[in-house]
Amino acid sequence: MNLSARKKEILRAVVTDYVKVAQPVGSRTVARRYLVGLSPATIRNEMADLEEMGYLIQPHTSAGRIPSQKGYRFYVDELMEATDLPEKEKKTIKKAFHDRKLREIEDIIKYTSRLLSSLTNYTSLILGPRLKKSAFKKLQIMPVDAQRGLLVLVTDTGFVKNKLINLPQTLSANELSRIVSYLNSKLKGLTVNKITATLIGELRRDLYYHVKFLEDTFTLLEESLAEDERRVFLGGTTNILNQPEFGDIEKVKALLTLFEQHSLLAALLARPVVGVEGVVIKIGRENLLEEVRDCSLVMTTYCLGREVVGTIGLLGPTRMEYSKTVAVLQQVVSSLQKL
Amino acid sequence: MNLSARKKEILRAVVTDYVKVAQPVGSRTVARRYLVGLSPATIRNEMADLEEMGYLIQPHTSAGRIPSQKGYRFYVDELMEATDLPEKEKKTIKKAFHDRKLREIEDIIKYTSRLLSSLTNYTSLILGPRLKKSAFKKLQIMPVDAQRGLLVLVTDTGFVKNKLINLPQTLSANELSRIVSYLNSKLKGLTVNKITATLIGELRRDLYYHVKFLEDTFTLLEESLAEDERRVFLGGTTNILNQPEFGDIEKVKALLTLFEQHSLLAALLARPVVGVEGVVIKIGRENLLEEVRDCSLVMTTYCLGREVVGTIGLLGPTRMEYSKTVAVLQQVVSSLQKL
DNA sequence: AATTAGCACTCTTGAATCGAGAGTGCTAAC
DNA sequence: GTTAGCACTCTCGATTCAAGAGTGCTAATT
Repeated sequence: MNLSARKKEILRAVVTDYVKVAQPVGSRTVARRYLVGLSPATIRNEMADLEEMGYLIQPHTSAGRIPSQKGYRFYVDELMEATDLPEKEKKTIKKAFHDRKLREIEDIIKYTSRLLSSLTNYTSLILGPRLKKSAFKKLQIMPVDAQRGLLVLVTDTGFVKNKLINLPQTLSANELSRIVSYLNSKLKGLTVNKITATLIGELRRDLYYHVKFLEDTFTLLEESLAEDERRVFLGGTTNILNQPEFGDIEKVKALLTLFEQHSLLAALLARPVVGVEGVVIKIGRENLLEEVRDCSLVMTTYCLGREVVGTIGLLGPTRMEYSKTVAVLQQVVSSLQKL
Repeated sequence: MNLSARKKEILRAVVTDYVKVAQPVGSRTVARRYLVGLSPATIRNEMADLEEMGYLIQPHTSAGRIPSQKGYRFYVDELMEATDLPEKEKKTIKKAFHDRKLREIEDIIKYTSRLLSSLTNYTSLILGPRLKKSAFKKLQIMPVDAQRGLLVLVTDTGFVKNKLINLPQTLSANELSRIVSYLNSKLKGLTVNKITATLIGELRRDLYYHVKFLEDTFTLLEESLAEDERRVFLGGTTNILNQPEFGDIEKVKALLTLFEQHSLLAALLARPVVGVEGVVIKIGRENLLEEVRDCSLVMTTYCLGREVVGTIGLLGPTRMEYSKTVAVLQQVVSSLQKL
């Protein structure tokens, strides 16, 4: 895959221009705006070569060319220069996180996703913290009325989960607090994925006397472990409507419907192999999900505390401002992690 | 506004047919399918009258007619017959609420909104419980680590709110529990809107010693009173994409953007004057919100416990199956309230 | 050997035209 | 009061057409 310097320049020009105006770019345009000094005819020959090699596509015989997915890939891998965000924008981001006193993890994430989508005009996707990797911190049961209590679960990452449970009327306040402190002592410091079925079974046995009430407790524990583990947060879902490639209702519908299927989104974001700069770019079909065939995903992992806890990404059309998107993402994630 | 019986029949026919096929209905269709025995010409004359009176509209000279908003209004007020849901569907609804063990109010509402939108193919909007009207039940502060605690607030409607707050290190466990029980005793049984600024000020004075830490507590209280009070839950936001009247991206964008502005939605749902059957129907411009000019809203209030706590509605195109929508809404709300 | 000017060719796009079809309004007959 | 008949209007889709953009190829130029 060795391209002459000139071919690279031309490919870059096509990508740059197409990203900007969303219309096939012809040889004249390239000659006039990007490679002054060369005639359209020369450019034409080169572009014909690039097309043959698979980097460019002609929508029809007599239109300009647009980058193929292979073209974008090459651009992203070899041609793209890192964007240095204007100081102003950097400050905005830093300040955004500073001004707010966000404490709970969920609020932080929601806020981040809004910020990302408004900065880029793409849709932001954030895969929430892996509960499994965070450590159990504290469990408390707080009586609410005669029959019910509120079970509260806190992890060291600031993740809070609560649920109303039934309490047997026969249970005295004393017994309750004994049970709670017993559970706390058993679970303390364990990461959530260490709280296995075995351990839960063991506890169940120890406390068999109160089994009925504990069922609810254990259910919550199990839910927290499984179902809720990979929560996905979205921001700016309507931004795609501004992209000219989504003038077709059917496409819009497909994407918006996808946005409601969080399990699919979670799969999309799962386990990116983070590269040099820490950012992974998935272009079009590289995404393995039919619905985002025409989209690209720019993503990275993020940490809260020391552990990698989740993935954070921006989804836009393949015709995306890759460099700027990467820069924004890096800046936001770095600010986020300083919290 | 007195219409002859025949005019009423014709208006009903036009509405019925247009709702079904989403295309202007002509005199022939009415004569053949709805008022057999009369000739198209007769129907034509009547339809011309109805148009002059403002109940029908002709999109262009040579198309059939469609109902105007006034036409829909008349239909809804005087012509529409109550739909009796098929037993099957009724059972589905009852079972849906029965099967689940939903305890927390938020889960119940979320589930209801999904149910409504999937039953009707419209978008469901639910205005959450008014915190102000619900009674304060319990407040608890649970230490999480050296610097932080989790403040949990429960109301009698099962509404739970929590927040991480900073605790001064100087505060002993004993003092903390004294403060908590003091606050509980002061606030117990009050409805939230009785917890006025005055009362909070009073408490602030009594506990001036711990002011710093209490600031957070009071902030949460105030937030719960104000900001979060009118939370809106949405279901089936993409359903509108299936309606032929939303083939235009601009319209879709306008609506979806509206769906993200919860304060506007809350205004839309606020304080409906509930009529005889308990259901209010707002057609098109009656809604006062530019974005839903072409939509109708079928809504009612709902109770949890004894008090009216919120509004629940279905938003669809003006060309809506009003009768069926009303029936579904009533059935769902009644099942919901039995919980 | 690489570049470029020139030119014929292809394809899209938007406007204009046309005919079919649907539905109307009006008139005159029933 | 109802209806048959008919001319008229308007939309919609297909077709045509010219303009414009861009190409590929050839031959001339550097």
